[in-house]
Amino acid sequence: MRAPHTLSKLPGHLIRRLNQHSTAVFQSYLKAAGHDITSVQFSALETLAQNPGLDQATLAAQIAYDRATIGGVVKRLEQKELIQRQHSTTDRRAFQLLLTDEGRAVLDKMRPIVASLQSDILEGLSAQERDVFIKLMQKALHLRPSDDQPIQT
Amino acid sequence: MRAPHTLSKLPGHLIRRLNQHSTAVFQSYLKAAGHDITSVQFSALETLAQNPGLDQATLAAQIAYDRATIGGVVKRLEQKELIQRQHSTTDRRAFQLLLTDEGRAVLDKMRPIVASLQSDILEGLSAQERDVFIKLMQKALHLRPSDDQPIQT
DNA sequence: CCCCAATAATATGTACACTTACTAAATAAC
DNA sequence: GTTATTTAGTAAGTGTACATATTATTGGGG
Repeated sequence: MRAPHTLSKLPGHLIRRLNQHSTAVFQSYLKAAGHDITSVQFSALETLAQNPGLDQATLAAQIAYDRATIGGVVKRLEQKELIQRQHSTTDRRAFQLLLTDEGRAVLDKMRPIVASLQSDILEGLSAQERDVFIKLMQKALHLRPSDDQPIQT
Repeated sequence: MRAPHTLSKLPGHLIRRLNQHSTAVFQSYLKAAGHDITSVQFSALETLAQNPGLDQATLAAQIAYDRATIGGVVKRLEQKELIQRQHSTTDRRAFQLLLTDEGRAVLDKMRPIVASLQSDILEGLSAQERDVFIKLMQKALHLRPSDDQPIQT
């Protein structure tokens, strides 16, 4: 007889484990290629490449990070000299975030790696299943594919 | 024209956001019902209810937690007096983990809440889509529904 | 023009998550 | 049966993630 209460049917539990797997795959690929960067840091970097000069709050909103969390992410990217912060000329509370030349170079090297590891995150699924899965995730999050287009500030 | 590199198509990014959403839903339901417990703590508690006397390492393996992380989770559950630790009689390195009466009572109250919030995590999907989604997650994780059955120690 | 609510960033505190390193104990190897 | 390897748990360090509070600044309303 099965136990009546089991975790492996619960979306919450499965999502957590999937996230765990996903970040592990990301780390192993990037580390193998000699990069010391997290998936969180990559997303921030990519978003800044597409939207140069964003401030931290807008960056956080773009990729659905917590406003308090983004501070640490930005600090680490700045310490690695992949981005630079400069005081906004129009709002003295805000910083403008820009990629450094190094940041652009590193990002160019990482992009194909990140693209290639995505299929490995879902290696248990066929190509068709992956498509369905991605569409279901987007729908569950109420996202349209256009939701992370560049924005104006 | 679309930006060539976008995040909302990447499984890794979508999974992270889904996990974020999932834990937020969990927290809000449990907090609203007056419980101060995380989804991680709930999973540990539920697993211990089904497998009384587990040691920390086996518990961690059961729910795919890190061995170093489980220590803190167990400590917090013990501080809340929901579980108790006692030295194993057969292995002096290990602790046996058991629910307290309070732990069982709290778990009984939380179960229906946790069951009800699962559909809210995927409220953007229809019932059929949820089924498909859950099956795809299980497949991606190489899980069978039987994978978290009670085990012997 | 001044007050005041909203906002950008930081600080603090709690809770994962995982790595590496360590101690102690169990077990396998010889 | 002593040694070598594994294993259980902890500790320290880094990196998210989020709630709450604080500071500086902005922009709107009277």
